[in-house]
Amino acid sequence: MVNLKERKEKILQILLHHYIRTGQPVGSKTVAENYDLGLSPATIRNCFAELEEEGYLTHPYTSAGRIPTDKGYRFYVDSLIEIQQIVVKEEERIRHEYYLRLKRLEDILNYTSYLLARLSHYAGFVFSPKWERNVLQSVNFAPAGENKLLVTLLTKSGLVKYSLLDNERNIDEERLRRLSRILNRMFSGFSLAELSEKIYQEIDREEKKEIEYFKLAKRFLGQLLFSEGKEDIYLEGMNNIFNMPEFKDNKKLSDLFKFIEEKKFFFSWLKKELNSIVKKMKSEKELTNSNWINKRVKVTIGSETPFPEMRDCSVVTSVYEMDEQPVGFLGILGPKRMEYPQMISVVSFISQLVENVLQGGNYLKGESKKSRSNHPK
Amino acid sequence: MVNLKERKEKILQILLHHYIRTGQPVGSKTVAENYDLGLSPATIRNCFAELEEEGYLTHPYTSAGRIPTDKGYRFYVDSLIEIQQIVVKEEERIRHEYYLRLKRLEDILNYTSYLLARLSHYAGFVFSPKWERNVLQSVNFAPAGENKLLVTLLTKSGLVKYSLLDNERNIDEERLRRLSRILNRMFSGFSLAELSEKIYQEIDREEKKEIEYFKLAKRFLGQLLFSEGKEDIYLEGMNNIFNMPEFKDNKKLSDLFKFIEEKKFFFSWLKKELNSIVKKMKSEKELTNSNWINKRVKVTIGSETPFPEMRDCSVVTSVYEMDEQPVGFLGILGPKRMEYPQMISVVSFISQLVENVLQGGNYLKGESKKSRSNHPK
DNA sequence: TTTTAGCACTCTCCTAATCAAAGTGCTAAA
DNA sequence: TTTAGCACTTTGATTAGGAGAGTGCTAAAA
Repeated sequence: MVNLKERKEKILQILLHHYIRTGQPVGSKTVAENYDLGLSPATIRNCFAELEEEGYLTHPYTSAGRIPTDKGYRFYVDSLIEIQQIVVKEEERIRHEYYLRLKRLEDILNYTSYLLARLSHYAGFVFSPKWERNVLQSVNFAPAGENKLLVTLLTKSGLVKYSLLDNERNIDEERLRRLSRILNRMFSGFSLAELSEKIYQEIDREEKKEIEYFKLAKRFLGQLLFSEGKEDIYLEGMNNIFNMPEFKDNKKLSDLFKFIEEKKFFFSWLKKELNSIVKKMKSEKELTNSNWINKRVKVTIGSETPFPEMRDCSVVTSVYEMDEQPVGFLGILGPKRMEYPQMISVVSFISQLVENVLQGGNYLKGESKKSRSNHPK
Repeated sequence: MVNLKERKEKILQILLHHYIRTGQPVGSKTVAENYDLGLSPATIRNCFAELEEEGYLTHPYTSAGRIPTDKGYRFYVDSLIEIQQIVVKEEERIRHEYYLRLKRLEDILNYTSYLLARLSHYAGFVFSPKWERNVLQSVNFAPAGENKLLVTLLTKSGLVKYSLLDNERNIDEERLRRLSRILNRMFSGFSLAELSEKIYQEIDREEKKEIEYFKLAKRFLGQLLFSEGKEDIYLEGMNNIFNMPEFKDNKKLSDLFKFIEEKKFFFSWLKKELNSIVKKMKSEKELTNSNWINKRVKVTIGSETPFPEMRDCSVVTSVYEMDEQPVGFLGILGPKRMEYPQMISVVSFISQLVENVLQGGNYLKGESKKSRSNHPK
């Protein structure tokens, strides 16, 4: 990162701050009058010109005030903003809501995306925890009418996946129960990724008389594990984007909306992007444990994505973990001109909260320890 | 319904037709030139004036062409449009998709809303089947970690509801299994509404030794039935509304969006409205069995809802049935100026398709008959 | 050498003015 | 009862002008 002279930095910061608040291009006079730098507009003009030359600022037309470029935003986010741990007013009520009312993972994630939207006044999104990283709590096979059975799969984090399967003949309850028991004994505590591997290997090592069950298990679970690979995205509050003056041009708004609703494009890009961050995180983790909470929050500004539709937007994301493994992402999407300090704080807060709820012993009381000891090395 | 003179009706129809296509106010000259009525613009002007006086037309300013009022739209929809059974191009592929790939109710409904949006080019929505009308297939209790159990509830239509429940102590598997069996024996084939009633009554009549199980059942199912009362709404394709010229005014669009995303208001109104239609349907059913398919499609135009945000929109809805009981609604939401004949056709087609998939023996093969005989009179 | 004051210049935004186009309502003729 | 003719109204697009805001440059001041 280039080391700008201190005064220049100060001016850049002021400009960003002001521009984010007002949305209007900022002129030299405005800066001189409203912030007490002891400098005349002319001096500030010179400074502006330099900053523009270096690529931090631009002006929309020959003689308007300056607005930051993406590079300017980036510098601001990386080195100029003071991280302020904002106090979320309703913190207590929110925690309460989580612990009391929300049991199912779907509900938790849904509420979380809603919450992100409400606290940020922008759009909130949550990726469901990575399916394959989830640790199996139990499998259950139950008869479900003629030639049908219902397979439910419960993970430690409270995620339930189910599937209705066909079989060419009825399997009696007793055998289904036996099947459930065997699988639970063998695989409880394994991650689902391990499960889908093992289910194809382990067969050979088992006693002959169980082999029939394994064939069944292979068939049933194979279907379920295979079909359930995709992860859900919870997205809420896109309507908040409507109020933003940067989208008063209808075309832009429309493009953005269509683009976002086509979840696959943007979010899968984001996921890939974040996965690489996660790797970096891991290696850094030992070194700088102090600033961790905010280090794992990632800000992506406008053209840092390859998508033209996102050119006026920024995304603040955070990883959330389960069993000390990063398993999912959540964050907010808003205009580039957003209040980054607050947003970073909100995302960070929520992400920690989700982690607590998902694994911190608050959600499945007393479970987490036991489960971890179960977990094979 | 007032009986307008035939020529007037013809002109009204032409105007509607033209206006819906172009979105521009229609003038007398346009009508005279493009449709051959053998009438001069002046005559048509006179006719317009009469129609306006009667409330079917209006003009946005002193001297533009005419546009229909809501009353005009209503007359058009009720008596002027010819119902045309449009051929959905991909009909075969769509059926295939339903029967092959979609097993879980959630997936079906989700796909349906997507399909409605795609075929209509507007927004599509689906109400999940009324919870209490669903017929129980089976209940299953499974242990789910320390002091927890997983209750799953499967209905004949393939709807699965589940809940993770706390209990102050562990209940061993054997007892849970016994509980499941008892409940299945007693309640399989009953609707969930009946179930939630019976579960509170039946206790007394049973043998003493089962009473403990009933207490458990009451507690567990009570929680599940109570908490799961709300129905889901699947909504897709709101972005299609963006292209509509009537919403080029950003404020309107924004209002509509916020209003619709606040699902409760509009959709709960719609539900109430439709429920009353359903009652009327029932009594008419015996009489006019012929035109039935389209009779159960309902069009709601702009100000026929009490919501100002909906003033430029229309909704085409259809009831869908299970076991000959209306259980849910689906439809599309678009601008008032929509191609009603096609839309009615699309909604009608999809609603029949959904019925087939949900109950017609295609979804749970061979189940429906047996289940119905199980069903207590 | 750095900062400041002064001034000409540029560009946007707002308003008013003008003009063609579209369509009506009315009157009188067919 | 229908039609032709014509004056009238309103919109929308275009143009022009002027105020406002802010810059860049130059020369003076610190």
